Amino acid sequence: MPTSCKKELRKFEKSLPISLLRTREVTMRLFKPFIDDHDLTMPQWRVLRALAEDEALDAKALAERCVILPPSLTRIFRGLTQRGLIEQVPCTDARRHMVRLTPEGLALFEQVVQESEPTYRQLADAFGAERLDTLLDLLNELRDTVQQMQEDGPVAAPQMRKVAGIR
Amino acid sequence: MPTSCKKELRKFEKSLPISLLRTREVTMRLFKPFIDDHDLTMPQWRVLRALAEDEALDAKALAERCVILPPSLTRIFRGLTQRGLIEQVPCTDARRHMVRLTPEGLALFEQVVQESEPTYRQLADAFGAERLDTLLDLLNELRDTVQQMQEDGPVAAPQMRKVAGIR
DNA sequence: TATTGTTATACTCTATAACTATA
DNA sequence: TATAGTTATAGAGTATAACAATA
Repeated sequence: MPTSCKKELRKFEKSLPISLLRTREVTMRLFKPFIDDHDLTMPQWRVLRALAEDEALDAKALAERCVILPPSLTRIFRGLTQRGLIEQVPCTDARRHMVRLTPEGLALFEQVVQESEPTYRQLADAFGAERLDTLLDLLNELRDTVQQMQEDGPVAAPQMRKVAGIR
Repeated sequence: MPTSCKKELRKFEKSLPISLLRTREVTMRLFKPFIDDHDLTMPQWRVLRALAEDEALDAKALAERCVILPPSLTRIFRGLTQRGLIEQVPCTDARRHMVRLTPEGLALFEQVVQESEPTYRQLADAFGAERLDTLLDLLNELRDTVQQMQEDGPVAAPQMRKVAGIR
């Protein structure tokens, strides 16, 4: 490698969005085969996982938790429903599209969890369970911090511009 | 919210790929306006950023660092070249597509960095510069750990299946 | 009138495979 | 023969806007 400089390289590693992306990429690659084996996409898996923990959720909650935009979620609902993995739940508010796992969906979820557990344990051993925990806490706390910043209103310029609708 | 359980919710927060995704999502949303304002996509920005630090890189190195697949990179090269932000560099190995920033590309990079700096400082203040540093270190170390695991060869089943070409 | 979700649309990225050119 | 990159192609996600139904 010709023109690389240690100090400069460090800057790239110090970019938060890029570090998050790259770490997610390798981590995902580690677990993706388990998802692939059951012909699920990652967003589909996130939906199953969220539903496995909360029984029933509406589109809005799922969109936020799984980081999926409403139009994508509509398609994902269709796919998972056709495969009999989720089903709609009647809701007092008829606007809401509430769904839950079917028994088949729950079984599939549990199978994937079981199959991937050895790999997760292997990762925890290699990295250190305690450090992994610290990392997860920091990630979730950073998320809260940034969300707060965004709620508190834009102090810097570009957010304002975005709100103003320029672009 | 009806059927949520604190203990179960925690499990969702303890999923590494999902925490990485959600944290990246809010973080990216914080900085994306600065990129949007210059009509850049996030992958394009990552390429500019990598080149700003290494002068000249080939497609392979950029693909790995920026987490972009070769076909996407080909298109990104086209776009950035047309806009005069990067240019090809002659290389002894004629197979390699080596590129570097043009003066215009460097100027754009520096402008974006300057514009987004206040927001980054705001984030560092709110979260704590030291904790941010710890988080970045943990992220990069986890990436190394996982990469090592993948190089050391698949101990668990699904990677083997993938290597075997089933699916 | 505000909210929830779907539809429509365009663009980009993801992912493979097949191909070309060079080493 | 192996490697680097491009092309081709299919599919999925990203992002907005417009719309329908309900509150």
